[in-house]
Amino acid sequence: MPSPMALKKERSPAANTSPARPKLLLDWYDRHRRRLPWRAAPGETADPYRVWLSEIMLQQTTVKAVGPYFEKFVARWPDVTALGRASLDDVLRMWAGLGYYSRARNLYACAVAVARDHGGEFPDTEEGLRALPGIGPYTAAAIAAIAFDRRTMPVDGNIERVVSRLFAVEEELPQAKPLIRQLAATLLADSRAGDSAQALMDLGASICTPKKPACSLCPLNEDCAARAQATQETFPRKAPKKSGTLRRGAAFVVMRGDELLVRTRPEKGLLGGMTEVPGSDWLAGQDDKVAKEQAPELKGLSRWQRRLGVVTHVFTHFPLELVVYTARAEARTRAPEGMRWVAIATLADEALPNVMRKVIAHALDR
DNA sequence: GAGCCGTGGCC
DNA sequence: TGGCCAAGGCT
Repeated sequence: MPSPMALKKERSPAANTSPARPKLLLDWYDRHRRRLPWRAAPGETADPYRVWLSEIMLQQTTVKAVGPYFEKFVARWPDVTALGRASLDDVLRMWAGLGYYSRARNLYACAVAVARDHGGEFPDTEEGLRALPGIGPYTAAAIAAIAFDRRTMPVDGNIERVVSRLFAVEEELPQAKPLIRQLAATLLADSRAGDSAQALMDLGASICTPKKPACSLCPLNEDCAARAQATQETFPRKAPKKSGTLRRGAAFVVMRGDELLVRTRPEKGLLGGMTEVPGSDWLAGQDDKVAKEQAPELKGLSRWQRRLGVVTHVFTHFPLELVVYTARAEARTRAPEGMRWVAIATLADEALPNVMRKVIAHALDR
């Protein structure tokens, strides 16, 4: 008796790999491609540096959010060698607000490696790219296809959705990844691999959307297995994910005239290397009293005042609730070991993650 | 392999 | 409003 898994696989019409699809896709792309700052004009060669930079920024991040950051980066660092000569701190400051800060560290490490080990030229193979920091299987394939015309199909969340619908893949993610990768490769045209990939991404972004896909406008709607069953929105199949447990903590905002007391977080882990105001640990089930006890000790400090309300923030794997305390320090008060004073006016130049912007805004509010 | 790692926008 | 989602990688 066959296992349930085998039954599911048999039911996926993987054999339906119409050879007409790659051309349908490219024809659609030629008519409807999005114009994006990092994209080469039709027929022009893509700049590997811009492709790489955009791919790193676009990891788990929307096109809209990336736009201004991409422009800032290329204006300041026009090529990978220039970026490699920058300082990590400058890169983190420019990245502040985009999230997933280990990407910024790997971006910088990658630029240094390309400048030092590859003469300022990106490797032109998936394998070579894959060896660089911050470049995983998806990004390596994307750069290889888009910048170097290698015949490979990168598979991101967008393409997973399109493909799982097109073939009505019943297997759940992430187990279905190998099957989806295999099916996605059948959509590759004989040439213009990069355009095949970007066509699928554009299709996923504008037509084959997570909610209410516009199937009537889709160039592949004729033989989409999910549409034939009217089950488009149920793909891709995936197990529901559990939300994290609420953590609580306290943040301490100390003013010395027009200056604010800050410190730098440890290199690794959550918000690694970013700037923060001093605070307690962030723990599940911690009460305000315990958190308050972790306030920094300074001489000449006025009484702590608790701000009304809390600052809430939701990270990928847990929600956070911070109570905010404020105090004033006398002029010339020394910053404790590992901390420093920064002028409020120059706060915008700090590598401040958004949760800290919220805390400071809450503390300074009126 | 599964958990960790930000943020903003959407309905 | 809260859960989901976005051109994933690292450990």
